[in-house]
Amino acid sequence: MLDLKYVVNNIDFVKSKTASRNVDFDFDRLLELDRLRRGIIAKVEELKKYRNEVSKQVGIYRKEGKDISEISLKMRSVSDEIDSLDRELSDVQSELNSMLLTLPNIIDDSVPVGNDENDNLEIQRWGEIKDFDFIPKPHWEIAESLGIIDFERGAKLAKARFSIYKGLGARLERALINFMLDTHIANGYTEIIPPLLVNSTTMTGTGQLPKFEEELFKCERDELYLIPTAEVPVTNIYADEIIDASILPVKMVSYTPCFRREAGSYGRDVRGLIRQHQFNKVEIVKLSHPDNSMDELEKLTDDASSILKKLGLPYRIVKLCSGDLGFSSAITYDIEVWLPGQNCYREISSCSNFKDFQSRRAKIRARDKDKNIFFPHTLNGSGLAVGRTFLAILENYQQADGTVVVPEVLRKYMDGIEVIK
RNA sequence: GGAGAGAUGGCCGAGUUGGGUCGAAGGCGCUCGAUUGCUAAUCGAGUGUACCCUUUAAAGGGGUACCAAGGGUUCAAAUCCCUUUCUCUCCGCCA
Repeated sequence: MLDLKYVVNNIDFVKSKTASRNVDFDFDRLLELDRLRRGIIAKVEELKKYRNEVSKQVGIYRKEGKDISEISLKMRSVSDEIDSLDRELSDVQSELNSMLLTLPNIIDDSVPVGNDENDNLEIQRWGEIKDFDFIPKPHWEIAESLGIIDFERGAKLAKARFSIYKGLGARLERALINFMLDTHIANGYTEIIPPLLVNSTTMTGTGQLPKFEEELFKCERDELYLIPTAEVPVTNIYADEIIDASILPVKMVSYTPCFRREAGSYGRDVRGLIRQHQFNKVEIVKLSHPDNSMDELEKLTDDASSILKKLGLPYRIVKLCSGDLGFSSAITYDIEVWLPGQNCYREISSCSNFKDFQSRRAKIRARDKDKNIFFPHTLNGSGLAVGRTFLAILENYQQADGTVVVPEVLRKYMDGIEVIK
């Protein structure tokens, strides 16, 4: 959420930034509501001041035994007026608020302007793309023939886009999770195991609600949502609090399953593990002082990509353009891993700086030595999407006979197994 | 799931019987100052958040709201009534 005062005072700037996302927004209505709001507040607060003064006086009169029926009658109408103004105010405020909640973050100046993913800017490539002396298969073929993933029975148990990891498949997935967690913990991140179901306030804090409700699995009976990423519970840990600025930067890492409805992507990535309703992810989250959040983003992106380096998986980093940027993000680097089976790069991590957009929504504040209160910047990135890392290993480490070599760093997590066969 | 108790400022804890001068006693903590070889102790002052108005570089000043959340009664609610949430105790069930 943007600061209303900031929007009002910098309306042209905010308008142009919002336009570069290709987002329509009724700024005139917003300004009108703000004018209304201030007008009502001025009126109603003056009346309340008057009422408070009189009520105080009434207390004294009553002790003195004076008749207060006339004052009571008069003040009743004042209170009625206050009531109706309060109602008006809350209407205006709730409309204003719901508008603000659907206004996307201001994109950072360094973000290239563009319409869609084709305008994203590649800024780095790492690793050598292997030259196979056979035609590399897509991971779903490898996985099925090795018997380590069962897509059909997964769909039987739940529905399409759910699958079963089996035997060394499950083992490899678990090895990846532990390898990633251990690596990040060694880099100073604190491990978190959060709730996997959260309430709507928490979902609103990070920006999933109100705009993207159709993307979430919801437990109606209990008014709880399954998390689409650990970002949601972990970022909100300090929601509605004022933390001591000396603990910044807060660095957290969390492995969780993630749940996404994937509404609107029915035809896409129907095969394989790329787009599942349930998948595992290790997420890294930071709360940073605003002054160095951009440096923290660079470090966070390094921390995420270091996993791919250690696994020996080729990747590139792209900077998302304005039109491709997520709703809450000010700047995002996508890390894309090379998939020889599909002959393309696919997103495996998304590292973003949300600046004060989420902290303002979630009311995460910090207080420095001089007692100044400010909104810390929030950042996060996948470190990494485990399912996609799994399939990247299958495709990059496949051999002509259909077996898959286990990357060196994972072997100690797999009882020394060198090849999945 | 059944029965009962509770929720007050960073923390502890009064106030709720009998509504009024209560942003809220007292203590602890913290900050600043004094004293002091250092530390400790002692003494003094200060110490919530959000928003509105004013002034504005900032500070300052004036005001409104907030005693779990929402609603109601009343001239007036921390205090009375209703609903919800959460916590604790006992019973039942359970990984």
